[in-house]
Amino acid sequence: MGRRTPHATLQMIADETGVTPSTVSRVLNSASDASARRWASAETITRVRAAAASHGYTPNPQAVGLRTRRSRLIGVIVPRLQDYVLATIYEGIDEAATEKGFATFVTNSLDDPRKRARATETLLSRRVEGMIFGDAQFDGEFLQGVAERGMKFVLVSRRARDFPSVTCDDHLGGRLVGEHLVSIGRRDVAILAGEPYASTGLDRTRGAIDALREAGVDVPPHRIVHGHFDAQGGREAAERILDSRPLPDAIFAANDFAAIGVMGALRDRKLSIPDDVALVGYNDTALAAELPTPLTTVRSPMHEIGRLGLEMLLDLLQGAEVEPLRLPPTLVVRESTVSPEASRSTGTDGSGPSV
Amino acid sequence: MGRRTPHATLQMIADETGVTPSTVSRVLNSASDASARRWASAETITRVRAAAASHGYTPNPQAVGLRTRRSRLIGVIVPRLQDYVLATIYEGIDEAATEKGFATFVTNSLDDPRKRARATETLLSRRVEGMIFGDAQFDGEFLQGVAERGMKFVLVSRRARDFPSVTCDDHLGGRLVGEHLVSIGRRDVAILAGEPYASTGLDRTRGAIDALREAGVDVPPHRIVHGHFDAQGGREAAERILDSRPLPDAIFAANDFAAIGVMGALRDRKLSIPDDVALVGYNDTALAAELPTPLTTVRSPMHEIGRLGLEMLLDLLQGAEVEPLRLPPTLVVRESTVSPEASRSTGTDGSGPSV
DNA sequence: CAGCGTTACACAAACCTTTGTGTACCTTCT
DNA sequence: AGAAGGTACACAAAGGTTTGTGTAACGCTG
Repeated sequence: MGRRTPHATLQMIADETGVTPSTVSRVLNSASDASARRWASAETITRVRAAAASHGYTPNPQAVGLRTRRSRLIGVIVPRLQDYVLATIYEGIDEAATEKGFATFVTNSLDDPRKRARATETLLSRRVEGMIFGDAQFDGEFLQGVAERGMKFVLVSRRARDFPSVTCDDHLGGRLVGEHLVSIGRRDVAILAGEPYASTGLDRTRGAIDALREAGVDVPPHRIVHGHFDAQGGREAAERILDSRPLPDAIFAANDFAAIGVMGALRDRKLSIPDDVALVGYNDTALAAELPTPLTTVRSPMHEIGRLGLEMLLDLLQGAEVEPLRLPPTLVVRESTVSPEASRSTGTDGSGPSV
Repeated sequence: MGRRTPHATLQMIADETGVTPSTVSRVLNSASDASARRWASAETITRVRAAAASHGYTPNPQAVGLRTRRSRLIGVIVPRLQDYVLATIYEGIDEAATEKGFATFVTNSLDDPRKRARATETLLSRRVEGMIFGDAQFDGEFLQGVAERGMKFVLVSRRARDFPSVTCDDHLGGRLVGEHLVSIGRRDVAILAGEPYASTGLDRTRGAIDALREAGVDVPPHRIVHGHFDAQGGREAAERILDSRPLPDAIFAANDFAAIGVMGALRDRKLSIPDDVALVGYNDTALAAELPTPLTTVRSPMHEIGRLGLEMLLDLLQGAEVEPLRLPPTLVVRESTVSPEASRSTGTDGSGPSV
């Protein structure tokens, strides 16, 4: 283990064991003892392995990349890593990448087209083998350009056109919320739909509207408001809704952080949750269960989306055909829609998933 | 711009312009026209530049790295990217790195020594030029080993021993909280100190205790409880505090998310904020101002910590001597310690920084 | 016109791997 | 004994870049 900063090379090990670098390479790259025997005697194998281990040899990735023309590097672009949801998805990506022997570069685009383009160029210049976008715009125009340049990629979190993607089934998630709100007797639902260019908010909104319509509840356009998926965005959007009469009896914020902002706006107006207004979020963030008023929300498999996104990309790189993947969400009912007493009578404990 | 997947090489440009790759390299690597003239005629320079641009040439980083023995790669290890604070710091790191032409790898250690060690090995095998640790344990044992292997690094967020670090002046931050609590008449303060191995919580706690002691307020050991810096950890710690009598009249959660958990625990017990218990967080997370009860907290320059951390590392790589850096925090007073009426009478608006 | 200094390049080596091909030696068989 | 085949290697090239050194051609000076 006596390694110093200058890394060991095949040449050093070769000199030490009295063979050539090529033999060392073949021995070290053989998966099993048996396959190594194709290239060297049992005794040589042992000596080479020992020398490599004693130097803590690891192949120089730049030399390997140069020779094999493969970098084992993946580029990831997200709107913002500060966002819990994207951070969690990225954790899944990185975890899977590490397992598969890949490394990832991740950067924010802040949903700014110019930053996104610049970041993409930087990643291409770093010779990534594939990319994962968490910041897809629904129109998919930019992505079309990337595809035409022959770069393989998959989308996570948000989908666009028919590009390979791994997302939560947001339409279904929206439906679960709509059905739940109907089941607790709410008939006037306002929806915080998020950014108008993100499939997440659009699909969740559409799903809720569909479920409500089927139950005979109409959601007029003025009940749908767009804004950022964060606490401040949620507060602002909620204020716009609460400034007009009549007040809705439920608000579906298609994101937990936006829902927290809504909570603030409701408190400012002395409106109680859930008695005056029922509140539902989305994603089942770590915070949701611990808020002063625990938040009813939709659990989405964020970590899994990241993992599967990376695996899909690897399949793609192997030349496989892939289909967009939509993972099923679960509704988690808590006190922001069902008060503790009611919850007790229906047997929901307010912390675990249900339905 | 007619680029296809196979990237252009110096050789291609050389063939096209009728010179050798070495000339192309020197021309393209010259910062100015003037310095390029050292190597080629004005006309050649123009032709080479044009050819390079038309192919969208970018040097192959693996080949450059192999030749120059520099990777322009930095490794970053954080406890968890899901954590807003660390994600923000990492954003600062990445932003500065990109500006300086470096790229970063980032991974979670989850504060698990084995994961940390594995992640470090992986980064070393990727030939990073330096590392940034956001997950330093206060004892600094592991870091000592890294230093002995000759790898340069800087710490961010948490400090340890005398290793180069960029942190918030957490002791001062704690003092600000202690002084504030005294100024609003609180005399029995409980502190959520976070992990016992993280300098952040330790310093913040110590700072608060020092300020309180100077004002004649003693904080007995049973008022200090450790736990995770997240909502669930905060709730659990708060419950331990609130289960014993007498109740404290203030809680300082050395982290905003822990403070949110405390809010939940307080509500469960029908205790009001700030009348029964004043609550203070730390970091001035985006959420703090938007919570149902806006949270008094300490603003720490997280993004800046990341930026300066990277710059310090670059200095270190240049062979400079560096001193640990502690950036000053600011107290932000909101309704969780001062009710709106009181706040109005003292002229604090509850959103901006003060003191 | 010999000699010298510039200019504008070319040449070649090195960085570390991987991998196709060549080969000396040994064993075994006929 | 000679051929055939296997074993255990060595040799060399290539991948794209950077950089030290070599050099032909030219202009100028004395």
